[in-house]
Amino acid sequence: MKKPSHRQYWLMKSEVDAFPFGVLWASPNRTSPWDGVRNYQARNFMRDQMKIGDRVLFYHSNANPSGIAGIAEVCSAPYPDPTQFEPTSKYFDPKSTEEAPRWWLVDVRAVAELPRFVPLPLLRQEAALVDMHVLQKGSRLSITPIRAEHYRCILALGGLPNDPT
DNA sequence: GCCAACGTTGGC
DNA sequence: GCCAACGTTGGC
Repeated sequence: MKKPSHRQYWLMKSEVDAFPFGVLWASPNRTSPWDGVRNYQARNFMRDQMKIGDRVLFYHSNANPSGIAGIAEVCSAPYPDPTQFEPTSKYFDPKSTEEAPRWWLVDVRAVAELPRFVPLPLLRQEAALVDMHVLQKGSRLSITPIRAEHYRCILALGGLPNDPT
């Protein structure tokens, strides 16, 4: 019987001016809650599919250029995003309740910075990556699953041909 | 800063 | 359930 592969791969977007990879790296335990996600599809990935140990490509959006800056990992079970309950937070959601939270998140830990930042134009150049969600026109989803072969390809582009993580 | 593409809201 | 209006995302 084939052994099930346990580790999944994800791409998670972060606006470079708000939360770049370096800020995650400098956080206590290199860990931060991935708060503020207010899209149901992205929430469902975190709440229903992510597992501790899953690998994450950390993507800088709204950057010059945008692209993949580092590797992170899922390091908690899903739990309700606390910012939805904080009236002063820009992520406050008055329709959410503690009994039935609407928004869920996981904690993410930085694993390694890529030796070479992988800019979006380089991703677009790679024939093997053409069907990646983030390369599709009009793509806005901030969390997307990544195929293992795409993950390895991107690590190689970033200077980690043998995935030491 | 522009604006195309997208997701959500709410009137009907 | 439809769909117009609106707000947001994110590349450029």
